[in-house]
Amino acid sequence: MPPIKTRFAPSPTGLIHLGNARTALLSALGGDVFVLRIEDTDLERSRAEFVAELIDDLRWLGLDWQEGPRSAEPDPRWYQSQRGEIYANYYQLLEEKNLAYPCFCTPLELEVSRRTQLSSGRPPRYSGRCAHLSAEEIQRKRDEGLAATLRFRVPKDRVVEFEDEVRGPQHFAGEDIGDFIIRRADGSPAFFFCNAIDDALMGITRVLRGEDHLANTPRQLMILAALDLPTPRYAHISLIVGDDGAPLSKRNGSRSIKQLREEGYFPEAVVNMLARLGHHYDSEELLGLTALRAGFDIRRLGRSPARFDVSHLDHWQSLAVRGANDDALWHWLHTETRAMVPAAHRADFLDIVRSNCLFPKQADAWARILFTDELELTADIAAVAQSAGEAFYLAAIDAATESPDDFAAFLTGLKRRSGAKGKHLFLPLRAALTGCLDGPELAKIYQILDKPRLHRRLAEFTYESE
RNA sequence: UGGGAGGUCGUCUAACGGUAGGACGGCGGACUCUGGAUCCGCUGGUGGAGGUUCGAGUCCUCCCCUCCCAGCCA
Repeated sequence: MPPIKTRFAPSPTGLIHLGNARTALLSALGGDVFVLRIEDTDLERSRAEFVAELIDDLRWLGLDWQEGPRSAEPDPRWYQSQRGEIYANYYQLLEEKNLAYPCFCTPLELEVSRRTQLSSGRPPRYSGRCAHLSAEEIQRKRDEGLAATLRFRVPKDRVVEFEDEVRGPQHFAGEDIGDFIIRRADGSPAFFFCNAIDDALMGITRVLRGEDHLANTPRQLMILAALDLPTPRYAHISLIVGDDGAPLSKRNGSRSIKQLREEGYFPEAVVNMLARLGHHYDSEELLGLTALRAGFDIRRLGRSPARFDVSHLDHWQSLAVRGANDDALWHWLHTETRAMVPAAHRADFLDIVRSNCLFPKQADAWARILFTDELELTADIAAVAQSAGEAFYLAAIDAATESPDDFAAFLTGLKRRSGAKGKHLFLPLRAALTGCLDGPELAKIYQILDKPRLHRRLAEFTYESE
């Protein structure tokens, strides 16, 4: 079997979000050769900085491409904005075959037409007003200085059929499709056109993309057929949706990869979550890219949309944090956090992080509690601490003095002196020492906490104030 | 409105036409001492109505709901 060539073809008009990232990931997993192409045809919205961000994001996720740009430096091999000459040839071919025609309708006219059709219960389609202008009319409009778009003349009598690798056999009737724009009035190529052309020219054999493109596919197949170019197999994957059931977007909770990275998510967590949305893996472990690739099977891709659920992401994050080695975890922490942790307690602290933290921010909070005097108790927490009474803390101080290095002995001493046990023993202690009602094992905290600091915190409750 | 795709526990995901299972969450228990640790358990679902069948999540019909395309966005 020849190698499968897939691609990811983002438009650099914003940051990569979860939905995009999943398309990129599945494309990378689903191809033997993976290509990155930059579709920067929208001159208004495309920005070089987004190309740089996107490359960073993909790299961070661990994706690699065998063909494609390594930098935001425009390159005619992969930047559509640099491929005008290539497209020009194909426009000319289409015009020569009378399969495309100039359209002088203005955006306003088109908008009005669309609304009129829609409000009268008809599907909005291009009217075909410019479909049959004579050469003279076209020339006259050009002489008047009118700018024209180029429209593809859809063969109305044709039925386009193809086999979608995810959704099975498809067929669309040409009569349901209006003539569409393949070149904007400013000369820039439109998506339907250059996207399909480049897939053909770059030898892409499998186009894996969101199902929002499914109904666009017949248009692209028509273009390719008209130009006698090879067609890829298409695989339209279901979209990730938000809580409202609508495709993920900024407004229903989608976050950019950059944002997730900044929050401290591990790429493994993001990748596992994304790969498992709409795809079943036998293993429930955190898998590396190699294992994800080995287990990937396009036939196992689900056809229904999957909802993004943060609790799933956080589950994978939890596994990633637990699985991280000391070095990786240490550098995952904020610089300020690292500065607080004494070298002697580094390993213990990292263990605490593994079982108690999902994000560096939380680790930072624990570092402050354990290694600084910034402890602040809320009224609720202070009340829990105070509920044990002054005698409890006097007993605790004695017990701690007696067994400074042995938590079990300290506990025994404290129980004997105060008579407290279970919740009534641990909760006040935890509250007084950490300012929290939950967290790492008290044994570890007792071990790590500087003795003078420990005594100070216990002493806080030896004078019950008014 | 036309065309297209989809609908299994709250969420993700399994089930040659043959016991609807797993994971996450939630809840509960255990850990002769805390819990956000750990271990264990429980909860809960085939959108609806018919039909075919010994047997239907799966096949057929009708209905309902959701999403996508119908952009000089991609």
